[in-house]
Amino acid sequence: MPAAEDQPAASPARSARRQQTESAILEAALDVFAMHGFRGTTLDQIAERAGMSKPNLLYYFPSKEDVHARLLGDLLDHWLAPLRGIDPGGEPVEEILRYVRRKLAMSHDYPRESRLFAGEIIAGAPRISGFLTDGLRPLVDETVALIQGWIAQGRLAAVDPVQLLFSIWALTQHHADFAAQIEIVAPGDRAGDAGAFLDQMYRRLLTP
Amino acid sequence: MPAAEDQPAASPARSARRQQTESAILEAALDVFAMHGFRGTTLDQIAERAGMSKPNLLYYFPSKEDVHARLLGDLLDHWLAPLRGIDPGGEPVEEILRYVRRKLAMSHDYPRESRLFAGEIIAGAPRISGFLTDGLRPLVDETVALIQGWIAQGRLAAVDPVQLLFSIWALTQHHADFAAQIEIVAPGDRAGDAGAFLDQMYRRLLTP
DNA sequence: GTCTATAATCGGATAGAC
DNA sequence: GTCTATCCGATTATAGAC
Repeated sequence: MPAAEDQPAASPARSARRQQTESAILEAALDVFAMHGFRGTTLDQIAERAGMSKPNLLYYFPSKEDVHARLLGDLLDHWLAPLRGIDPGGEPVEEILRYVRRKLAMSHDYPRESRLFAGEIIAGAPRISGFLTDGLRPLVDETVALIQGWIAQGRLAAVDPVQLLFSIWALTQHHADFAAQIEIVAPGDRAGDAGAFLDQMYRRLLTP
Repeated sequence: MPAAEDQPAASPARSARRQQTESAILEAALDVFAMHGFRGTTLDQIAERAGMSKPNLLYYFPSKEDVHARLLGDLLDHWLAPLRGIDPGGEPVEEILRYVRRKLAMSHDYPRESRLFAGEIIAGAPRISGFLTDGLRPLVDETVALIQGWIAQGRLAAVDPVQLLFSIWALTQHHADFAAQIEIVAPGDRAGDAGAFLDQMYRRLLTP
């Protein structure tokens, strides 16, 4: 198959250039979608921020829906990693604290992705209900069972496991989703403060 | 002044009817604005949900902006009440717990208002930065000072007061803002669970 | 690959009849 | 007060030149 063999090697420059342009578009689109949601975002805004014309943007992505779907897909691929990283063989309190830290780090490093997710949920999760049902929920069920086991063994204080997970999501994502409010009420970098507070809070709550 | 005296009494039915229609519009608008934000919402959606034509809606409110401003104004009028309700003369731990309960009750009873607020913050708080700066921030400063005093007196465990307030906002509003996710991951009414969990969490954190 | 021009539709707001 | 008809700018997407 000479044709198929040539394809990747024949145009490495073009492929790299294409990927670069796509990245620029996705970067710009993430800014706007995260702020205004799918319906509140216009292709003009994305194109201007990406430094190109609207028709040119549509040369790389067939439609507005496609740009959004790509961002959401990339995001969801990484969304569950911290929860999956809880080690059933580890020390319970430390495993939960490690999860909290990883989740907080994700919110700190990818605030726009967090806001994109939040906006989808607030809008009723029309595009990610499948992910929530098939991806998140089974993993939550699994983790809840794990935590219940730890509690039964007396290695973790008796707390509602479902509410525990909700609280971790709320507390970590808040710093990304409500950044605009935080910046006004208490300006300055409070990432360290948040980490220390959550560590203190969950240690007191969970230590048997 | 017979004219001015007549005005209110002369058309009580018309005024009542007008208020009723306005309420129907605001009710419908809250549904849509809370889900899709200002830019993602159309007057057609609001009008249809309110059971009237778009021009008729615009007879009651001059513009889309006015409908939104009215909802936001009504919301912000009540937003700070729970925080203002903290009694400096009360027992510290119980006062904080009472604040948490009131805030949670507000999220439970007015979830759309919570989502409207969240959407504004995610969008960069373009329409409520004045409220955050002039209304919320001074009250936060005041409350932080109060909490620091309680801690200095040894009546409250040593925690970061700013982070404490952020955590309360995050945990209580989460149940309204992320209701769609909660409903999928753990269906059913968990209002009681949430209240018990928060009570347990903050009691352990704050008891000296 | 990138652009200008444009089609087709949507959305906020107005005019004017009833 | 409520409606139909309509204006007009905004928005998604396409056509076609370069």
